[in-house]
Amino acid sequence: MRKRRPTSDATEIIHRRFYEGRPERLAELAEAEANDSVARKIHELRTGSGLTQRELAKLVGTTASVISRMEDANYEGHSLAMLRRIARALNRRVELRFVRTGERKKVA
Amino acid sequence: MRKRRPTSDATEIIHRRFYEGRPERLAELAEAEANDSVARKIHELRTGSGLTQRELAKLVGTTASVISRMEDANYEGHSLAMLRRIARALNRRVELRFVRTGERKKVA
DNA sequence: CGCTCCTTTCGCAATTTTGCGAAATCCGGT
DNA sequence: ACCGGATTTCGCAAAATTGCGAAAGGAGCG
Repeated sequence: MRKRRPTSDATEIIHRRFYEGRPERLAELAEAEANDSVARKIHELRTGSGLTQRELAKLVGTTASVISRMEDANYEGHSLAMLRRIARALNRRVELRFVRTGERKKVA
Repeated sequence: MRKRRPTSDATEIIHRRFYEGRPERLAELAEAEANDSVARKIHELRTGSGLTQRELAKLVGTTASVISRMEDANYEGHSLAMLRRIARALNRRVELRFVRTGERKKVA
């Protein structure tokens, strides 16, 4: 792969400009994406169950501001304990996996 | 499934005696198993990579006693941040999933 | 036994996360 | 524009996790 295909995807352009070939930044990016992913999962889990933050908070045994904080993509302080509390309140369990990086891109 | 098959599996017997039909205890059990699972995964990941606790600790940027603590099945204080540090040191990434409980048993 | 390396346990300080209420912001619906 | 309800942000105290060295426990080996 020598030459790049043109793209109009902003995310892609930004990626090329700031991260490509910069290991340190790539690590930060991975971190950021991971947090974003957790935040989003919690958000989806909650809204998918038709609950407001306050309602979920009550089920979990905390307050709405705490839930809001966990749904914030920039929050990095997730603990397994808290994630499990949320999971349990929604009849889920937390499953954890260590997957090899540099894996071939999945088909889907 | 009306009647039980006899068993000689100690774990199974203990399970029947202390947990079966006791929701509260079952919650504790789930918790304990989850922690055990995380501890074991870390242990397997490390030994699978042929590393001692001290070596992994160095890669992660901490000390052996910390690694030992994380591989202790009774330890409950895992944070996503620490799990990610370990994952990264071993070229993995942490994947998190909230799976419905009471799910049909998987074939494999 | 003595030696070495690995792992576990202990204590405490340092850092980080959680708890939580108040106030600000956002967002429809009327 | 006004009114709730929902979400976000702010600030601290309380609680929990991490950092880390020292000491104790094992296991293997000559």
